[in-house]
Amino acid sequence: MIRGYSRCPSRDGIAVYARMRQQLFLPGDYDAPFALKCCATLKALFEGEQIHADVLKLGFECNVFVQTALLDMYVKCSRIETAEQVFNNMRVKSVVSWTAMVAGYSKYGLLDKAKRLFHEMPIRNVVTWNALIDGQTRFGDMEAAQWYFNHMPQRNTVSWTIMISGYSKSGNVEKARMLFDRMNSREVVAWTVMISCYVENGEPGEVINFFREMLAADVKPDEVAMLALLSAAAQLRSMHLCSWVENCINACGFKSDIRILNAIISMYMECGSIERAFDVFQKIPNKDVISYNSMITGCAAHGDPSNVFHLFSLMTRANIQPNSITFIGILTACAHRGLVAEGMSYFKLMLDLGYVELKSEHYACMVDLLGRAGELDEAYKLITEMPLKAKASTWGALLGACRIHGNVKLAEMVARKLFEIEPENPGNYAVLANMYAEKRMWDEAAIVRSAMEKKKVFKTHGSSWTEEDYFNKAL
DNA sequence: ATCTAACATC
Repeated sequence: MIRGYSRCPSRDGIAVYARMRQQLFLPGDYDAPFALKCCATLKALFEGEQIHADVLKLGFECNVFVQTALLDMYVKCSRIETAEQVFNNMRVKSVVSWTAMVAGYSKYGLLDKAKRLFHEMPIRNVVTWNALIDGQTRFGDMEAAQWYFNHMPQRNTVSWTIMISGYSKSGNVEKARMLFDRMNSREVVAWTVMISCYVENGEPGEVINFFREMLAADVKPDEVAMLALLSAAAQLRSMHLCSWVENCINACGFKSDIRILNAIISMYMECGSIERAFDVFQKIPNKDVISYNSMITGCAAHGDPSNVFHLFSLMTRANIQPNSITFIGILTACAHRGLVAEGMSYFKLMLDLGYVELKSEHYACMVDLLGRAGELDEAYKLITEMPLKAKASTWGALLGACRIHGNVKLAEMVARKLFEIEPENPGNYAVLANMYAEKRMWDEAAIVRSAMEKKKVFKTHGSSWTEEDYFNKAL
């Protein structure tokens, strides 16, 4: 029973173990590992710790399978140090134990430790290599990843997929596609990675034909592949394509997956159809925080604060806890329309709730809101007193506000900060130079312009894409 | 039996 539950994540697996123990049945060697796997996939640290205690009481502490499952449970629950302790206390270790530890270090970017263990361990299998390479692609560099990939004794589809995903994340679409074409057995995961590669690197137009190729190759899309396709349709902003994707999803029977429905909301919002997004939203029986966030973010982007506030109150009534993204949406809506009082009160509410993770975006919205309203000193105070390091975009919002209100003195201070953080951004130099010019301070304007030339930063031209551009490229 | 790859709200 427990093993069955461990195959598809569910709290019931843990419950079966607990019931067995309540009735004082003695577990065999196989029970704890599967129950711990349930805890690992669910990130149920509390339950995992209880099973850990039970395991010690029952005297399983020397069982390699039990210990390895414990170590993996701690890794999955983000307790890398506890996992390390379990690992160090193991008298007998299997290749799986070593691999789980390498995977844990890789997952948290502890590449030196991962590498040390990798070289120290007596036997390595393909999973070990993959775990190490995955860490390299995420936290190291692609050269290192490629080196290990080239040197591993055998590769499986996971190895190839990790590499494709790595090149995608580093923006190398050509290299990713090259590896994809060289793979011999392409499963749906590899296709999905390629779809997201195009989406994340701003080439959603490539996805249409690519997806057709995938269907032609007789590879059936799953929910995750559809999610990737949905973001491509969202980027393309084509209602025609959105409808087509939605029909595909209906045909596959994925309409009960909340993640899919949430992505459909965002897709229609991106395409400018609040009505269709709202329609999908209303039909979701078990709306979660992401459903509300997608609606709030979408309405905020369309400059519709009254619906944003309405959705927030609906959300509160439905007992769904707002998170940091909810507030980014609300504050964006306020900033967009210059609703200072509302913005301040939601910002205060967020601080009062206490559990919301504060992000620089929250402060950027507030600085923008206060700055545009002419409260430059308030905005400056907020930025200097914020508990996080202000990002360039936050200072940028303040610089923009200085320009609107013609405050050269503050602008100089802010611009100096920006030149430090992002010396390569031509926009900051341009704003300051234009401000001097507006005030007829020609000498100062010239100094900024020459500083710009000296640092070899030039203003780049803006460009935009239309739906036709993408289709022409696809054809 | 226990370890490795993809996705949605910013």
